Amino acid sequence: MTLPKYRNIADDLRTQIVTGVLRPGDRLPTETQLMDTFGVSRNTARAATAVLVNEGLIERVPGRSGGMEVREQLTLTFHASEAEVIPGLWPESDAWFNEVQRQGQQPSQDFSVTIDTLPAEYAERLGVEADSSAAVRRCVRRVNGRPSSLQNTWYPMDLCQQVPELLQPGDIKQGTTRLLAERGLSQPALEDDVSAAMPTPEEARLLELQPGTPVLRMLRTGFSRDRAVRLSVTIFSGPINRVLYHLGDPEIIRKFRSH
Amino acid sequence: MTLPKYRNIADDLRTQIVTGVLRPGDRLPTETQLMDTFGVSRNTARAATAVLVNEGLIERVPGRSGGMEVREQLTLTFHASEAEVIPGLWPESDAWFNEVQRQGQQPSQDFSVTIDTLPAEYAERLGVEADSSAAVRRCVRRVNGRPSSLQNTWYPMDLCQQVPELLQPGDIKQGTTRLLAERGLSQPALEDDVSAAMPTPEEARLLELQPGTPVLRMLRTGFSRDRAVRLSVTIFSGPINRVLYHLGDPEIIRKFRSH
DNA sequence: ATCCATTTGTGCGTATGTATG
DNA sequence: CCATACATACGCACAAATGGA
Repeated sequence: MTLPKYRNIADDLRTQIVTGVLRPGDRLPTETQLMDTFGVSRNTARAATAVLVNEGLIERVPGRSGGMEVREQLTLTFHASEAEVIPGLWPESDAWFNEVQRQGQQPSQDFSVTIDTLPAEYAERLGVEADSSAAVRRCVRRVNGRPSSLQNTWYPMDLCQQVPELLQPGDIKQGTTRLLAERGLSQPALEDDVSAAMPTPEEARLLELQPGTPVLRMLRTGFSRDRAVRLSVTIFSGPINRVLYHLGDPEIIRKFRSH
Repeated sequence: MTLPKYRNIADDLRTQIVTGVLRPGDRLPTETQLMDTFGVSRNTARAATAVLVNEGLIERVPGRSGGMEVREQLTLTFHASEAEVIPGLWPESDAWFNEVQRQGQQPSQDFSVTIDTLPAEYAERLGVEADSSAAVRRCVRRVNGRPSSLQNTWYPMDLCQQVPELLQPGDIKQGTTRLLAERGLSQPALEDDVSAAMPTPEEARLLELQPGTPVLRMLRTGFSRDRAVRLSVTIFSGPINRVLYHLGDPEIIRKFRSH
């Protein structure tokens, strides 16, 4: 009894979820039912379920036939060491788009382009002066209509004069990586910086995240032989995305993993 | 205006933190001060600060001279595509230990070994039968005395007969990767599976995480030429760790990045 | 379209416990 | 022992969302 009540209730409910007594899509008892069965006030019942919301295990739905629902945990895989790396692996369109289709889901994305001042951290990664400007291609990526990830790609301004298509707001059919390669700016080396974080309010809004849902933040710097070409900042909705890397001899992996 | 009070207060405080008005180590106003300055009840003040705790921005400290403190955001980098991959890169000891020392911090780790039944998901990754058993080397990794990450590495049982040292509970000086290589089980290929998640209660306890702090979960499968040799499950305390991958031509990266 | 019932969302006041200096 | 600050818990009220009668 050293643990507070709300933690005990949270533990109880969590056990039911991870052992499969409650399955994705199932409803938890309503707050009033929890009050009765555990003999606590509504605030305490809410504190308990708030823990599970923060862990991404349940989702709250207001309204008459609402309630608290065990969340779906479907995952989408991003093959980080194949996409954009192996030239000619896919015939056209950009890497992410292909990935999603290959996994049998419906991708869609909205683009917009702005010209912004590079934050110091980003400028350093691109090897340009801080406060210099860059074109930013922003997109919200959806899978089956639901937001799945955000990507903002920063291109140094001088590069945009070389490749003015980067400034056009719409989609670029062959994908920007391929477009740049056609202009002599292929990217034979990439650096990925991956970390977990809580979303900013803006990110949470765009990704339609429940409070307490973490995100995976990936900063990918693309290098041509002579310079850093672009910096892509991708925010993956945490629990439903994973990033896969294959290192070393690709033949060996192919032997044991079928994609 | 349409936003609830506690969100407005949270936004206000968050702005002060991200703009640097409040710097890491600084104290927020106490709950009673927040009640006064924003004219709300204590519950509302707590709801507001709870948002920031969930975002990993602040830490609550009880006691006389406690309060709510803006968290340090120092990050530790794990070079995923160098550690354990480039043979002979470091003279001895295991990959993580070297990484931390190279970044000027004090690493330490506690080991324990158990024999457990492989969960279905892990068994599949190792290409062995579900419910077969495996040796698990568990460790808590600390940086300057504070827990930084957890790592559980699973070795199929038949492998342990080949390399019985794996079952010894203490540290293995040259590192397990090197030990296995000495027995003809080098790992020329690795697969990493990276995602963001909220910690289980056990993980939160071991890593001494504040409620609401996300983690980075990395599953690394190591392959010899003939089989999957091991599965390492690493839980990085989210906000203070990042994982770095270098893909493609390493010469190019070296030109632009100094480590 | 209206009203009602149910369920979660926000907010207040209060009381008591626990940790720390 | 006390003062301060956060931690837990109760009870209450009203708002907002949703679906059915």
